[in-house]
Amino acid sequence: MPELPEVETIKRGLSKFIINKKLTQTDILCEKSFIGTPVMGVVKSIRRYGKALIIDLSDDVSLMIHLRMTGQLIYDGTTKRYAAGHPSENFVATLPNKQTRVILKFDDGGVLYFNDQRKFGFIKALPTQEVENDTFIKKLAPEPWNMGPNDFYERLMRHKNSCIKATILDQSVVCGLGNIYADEALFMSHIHPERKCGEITAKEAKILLESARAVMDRSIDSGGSTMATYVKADGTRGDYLEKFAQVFRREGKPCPNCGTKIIKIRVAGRGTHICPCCQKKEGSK
DNA sequence: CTAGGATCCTGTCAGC
DNA sequence: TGCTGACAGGATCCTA
Repeated sequence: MPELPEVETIKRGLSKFIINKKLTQTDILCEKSFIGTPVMGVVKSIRRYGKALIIDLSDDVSLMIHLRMTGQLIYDGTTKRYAAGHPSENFVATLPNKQTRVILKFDDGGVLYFNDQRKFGFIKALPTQEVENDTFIKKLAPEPWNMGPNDFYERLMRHKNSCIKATILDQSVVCGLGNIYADEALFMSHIHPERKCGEITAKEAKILLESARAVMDRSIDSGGSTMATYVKADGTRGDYLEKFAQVFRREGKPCPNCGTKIIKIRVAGRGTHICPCCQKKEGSK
């Protein structure tokens, strides 16, 4: 669920609160959600690899966090709360709650809650030097900003028979896109999600790459699609879906380009939103 | 090697 | 009201 912009938002927010704070206690409420042995130490840095967040502690240990579909990180300080991840009422709910899986406690009284309804996400403790050798991290392709259009096009051509949407969701092809930004980037590029990669032209690939950067840039600028704010009773959602999403979850509503009703289809096993007029299977010009 | 589908898990919502 | 199946902002594993 949380895609690259959301994780980047979490990274920026958390950095303000827990750098130089000491992690002193870990409460594991769900065994499946924590891999390895709990660790303690002072937070030295926070990094992000695609959708994975890394918290580096003193003594060369790190925590790797992946939110997968429904993970949330909610930091509760003594005076403020900062939350990002899967959008839900949990952002403002009493904590811990039914979906809280792991609780990290810091020496200044701050508490970081890891909530995850579906238990697909996890926190993993590992030596810092092993982070880059982690099988998930190792497989990640560069992010759209760090990849040239030719490189992107060549990567797509390695999957000629796969549909374009499935391919750009593959983190080993390009890293960071998830279901929302894949739909948005394809819409912005006027590319139908079911087209085979083999039919995509180099020019279209370049436009798609630029679109992916643009939709995620805009989301990061607005604090992620979910939410990143100091808690107020109302702000349970971020701005992106409401302000910027052109097609995602807008089925039945008019396309901002042409007014045609947006439809929802199924591609690569995922709900997919398109404008049937702007995104033709036959490609165009 | 690629491609497609099932699977992990809990909760919600539409349709009987 | 109560049940049932579909589906969900992700990634892996299994099969062909």
